[in-house]
Amino acid sequence: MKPTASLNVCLIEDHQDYRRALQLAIRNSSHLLCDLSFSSIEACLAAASGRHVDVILLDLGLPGIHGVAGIPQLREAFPDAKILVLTVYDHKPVVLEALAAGASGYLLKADQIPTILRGIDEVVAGGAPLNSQIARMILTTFSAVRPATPEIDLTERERETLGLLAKGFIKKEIADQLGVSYHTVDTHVRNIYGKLQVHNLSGAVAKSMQLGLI
Amino acid sequence: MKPTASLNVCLIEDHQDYRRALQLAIRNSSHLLCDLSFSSIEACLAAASGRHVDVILLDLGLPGIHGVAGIPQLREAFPDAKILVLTVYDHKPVVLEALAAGASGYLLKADQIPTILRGIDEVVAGGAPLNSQIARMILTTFSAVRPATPEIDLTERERETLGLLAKGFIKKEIADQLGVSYHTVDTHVRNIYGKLQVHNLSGAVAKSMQLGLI
DNA sequence: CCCCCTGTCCCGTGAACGCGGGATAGTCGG
DNA sequence: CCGACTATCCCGCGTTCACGGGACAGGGGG
Repeated sequence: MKPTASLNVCLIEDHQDYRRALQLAIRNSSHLLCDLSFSSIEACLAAASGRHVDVILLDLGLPGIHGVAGIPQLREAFPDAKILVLTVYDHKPVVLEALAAGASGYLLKADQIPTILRGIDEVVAGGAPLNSQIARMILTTFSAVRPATPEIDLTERERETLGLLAKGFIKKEIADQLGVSYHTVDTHVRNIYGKLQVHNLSGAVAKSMQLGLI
Repeated sequence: MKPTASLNVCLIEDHQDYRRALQLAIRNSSHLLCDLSFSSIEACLAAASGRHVDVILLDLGLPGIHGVAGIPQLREAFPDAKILVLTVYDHKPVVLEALAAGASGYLLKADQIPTILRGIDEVVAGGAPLNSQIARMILTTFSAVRPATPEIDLTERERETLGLLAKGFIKKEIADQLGVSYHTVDTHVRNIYGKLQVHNLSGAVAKSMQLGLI
């Protein structure tokens, strides 16, 4: 699960002691590099634009641009970098705004250093490392919104088919991948239409994604 | 952050080897107890009802009652226990159902033992330990966050077209609604394909929903 | 035991789609 | 003013889709 090449980590954190401790810990990891460390977003943008960065560890309570407002700017300056928030703020609006602005993970300074290092790897691997208190907040926030789905159960084959359709494969390609004939895939799709009460592929894909089926 | 008293952990897992390894690891933690370990939900309900349990580590792929269906029953039998799912299933519907049914956390068997032990403490502390891939799935499902997207801007007409496609209308119907010819709609759609880098309707609808474009 | 239901598989046909090609009008900057 | 660009519009052909129709194996209930 460990990445093969070294990862460039950029630190933005105004508390010197904490920043240095973190930088030291990151440098002690064999696969992590941390040459870039700043005490404000402005300093980071000024000094590091154009540099290749894999992960930005971002504090939110900064002098100058506040972290949440800086996330879009960082994303523009470092389009390939994942932004991992690391802060003391655990208030819901801040968390939701940061994630909506494009943060890929949200850790708290209460988390231990190894957890943070693991978070760096997880975010690179496409995950969204969340402090468990933050995760609970998000779950409760959205559990209120989540509509009780009226139990649509697709068969395994139908789910598989739907997943491949959503990836943009056409029926013939799906038939080859599943090792069945085009007609079989076609029938699966038609059964899906019945269950989702739609009558074409666009509708099926849209509805299944809305319902969280795939 | 460590709990003061010992915590009772109950294991429900049908793979003997994994269950024993986990039980051993839990017992090696100074503050955790694990006297209760079962290979099915039925066995747990039959043998452990009335016992005090703090955390239930629950596998989902079980003989007999499937894990998700068993969550409400476990919650009734152990109203004070937190249920922490630990499974190999990472399919969205299963995850969402489990969490909606009342699981307080969701870990994968790919997670390491220390992560699981930490999850036990976190769930007791009121957190919701989530595997980071699961966390990402949840975030994207509720589209609170957009995955690092290199600025895809569709024209107003293209967005309109896409929205109607997602509702299941065919191109000709869309043409009528927008008051243009079929060919125009078709061209819009093709331009959308270019911008989203897909080559059919299913892919376009899926991608645009993922990106939160509609 | 047999029937029904479900999941899977197959064929053929007419309608819808994907795409190459081309055209017109409005906008913006040099 | 004119070229570059964008949004909109149109045609035709070959491919893919939607759907009516039919078949067969496995499981559950009468």
